[in-house]
Amino acid sequence: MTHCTPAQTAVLNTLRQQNQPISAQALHGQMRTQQRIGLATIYRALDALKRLGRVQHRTTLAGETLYNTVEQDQHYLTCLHCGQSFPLKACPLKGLQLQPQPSNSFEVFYHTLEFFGLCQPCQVETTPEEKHLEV
Amino acid sequence: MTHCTPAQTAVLNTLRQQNQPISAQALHGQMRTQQRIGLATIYRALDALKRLGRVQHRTTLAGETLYNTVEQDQHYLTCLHCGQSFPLKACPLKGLQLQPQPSNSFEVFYHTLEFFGLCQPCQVETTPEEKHLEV
DNA sequence: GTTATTGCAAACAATTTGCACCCAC
DNA sequence: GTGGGTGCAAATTGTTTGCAATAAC
Repeated sequence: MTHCTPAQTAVLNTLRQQNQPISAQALHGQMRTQQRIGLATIYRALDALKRLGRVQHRTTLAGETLYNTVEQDQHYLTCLHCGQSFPLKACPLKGLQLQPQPSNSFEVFYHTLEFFGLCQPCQVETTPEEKHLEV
Repeated sequence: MTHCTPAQTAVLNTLRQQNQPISAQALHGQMRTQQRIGLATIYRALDALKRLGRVQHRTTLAGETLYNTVEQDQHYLTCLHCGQSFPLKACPLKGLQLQPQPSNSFEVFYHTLEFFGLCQPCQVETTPEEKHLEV
C-alpha cells in the first residue's frame, strides 16, 4: 500500500462532493451510478483513507457510521433525546494551544469533538414535572 | 416511561468498576459471572443509559465499540498507524467557555474529544511516501 | 391483575474475507 | 510473468427483535 489506488482516489473525490457526512452504503449507491465499483472496495478504501488521516468517521446515536474528509471536519451538538445533530460552525478549540499529555511528540492531524445534551425543544419535553403531568 | 430498571443499574455499576472503556460483550462476560443476564439486556440497558446521558461510547480505529460512564470520560490521542489510543489526563477544553453556535439554548451534559495523528514511534516508522498521497 | 422487563434464540445488517480475475508494470 | 487491486458472493460479527416467561407494582 505504497500508492493511492484508483478506488481510494475515487472514494475521496466523491466524499469531497458531499455536503454531509455519508454512510458507506450511500456512498456506494452514489458511486456505482458513475462506475463499476464494489461495496467491499469502498470499505477497503475508506479504511485505508482513515489510516492515512484523510478521512474520518463518526457513529451517530442511532448507530449509523458516517464518513467525511478531514477537510470537511465538523463538530456537533447532539441531542440525546431526539438524536438530532447540529453542526457547529466554529471549533471551540481554535486558537487553543493543545497540550498532549504523554508528551508533545504526538503529531496531531485532526480531531473530533462532539457535545451531547438536550436541544431546546427536548429540554421542555423532558422536564421531570412535565413527564408525569397528565393533561 | 419509568425510571432505572434493575438491569440498567447493574450495567451502570459494573461500568463504574472498570478502569478502561469496555465492549458490550466483555461487559456481558463479566456480569454473567455475578448474575443471570442476557447480552440483549445489556445492549438495551446501554442504549437507555446513553440516552439518559449517563454512558458514552466510542468506536476505535479497529471498529470496536467501547462504553464507559460519562464520569469516567477521557480524551484520547489515537495513532493512525498503530491504532493505539493514549488517554489524556486533562481536557484541553477545561476552563474554555463553550459557545454552541446555533443558540446557547443547548444544554450540554458532556462531550467527546479525540485527537488523531501519529505517535512518536510511528512517526519514525512511517515513510514520507506513506504519509502523503497525491490525489 | 396489569404492565413493564428480561432471557433466549432467531433475525438482521453492516462489514470483512476468500478467491478468481484483471490490470499495470 | 508477477503482484497488487478489485468485484463478487459467501462468511462473519456485532447488534436488534419477537416472544414467552418472569418480575414489578
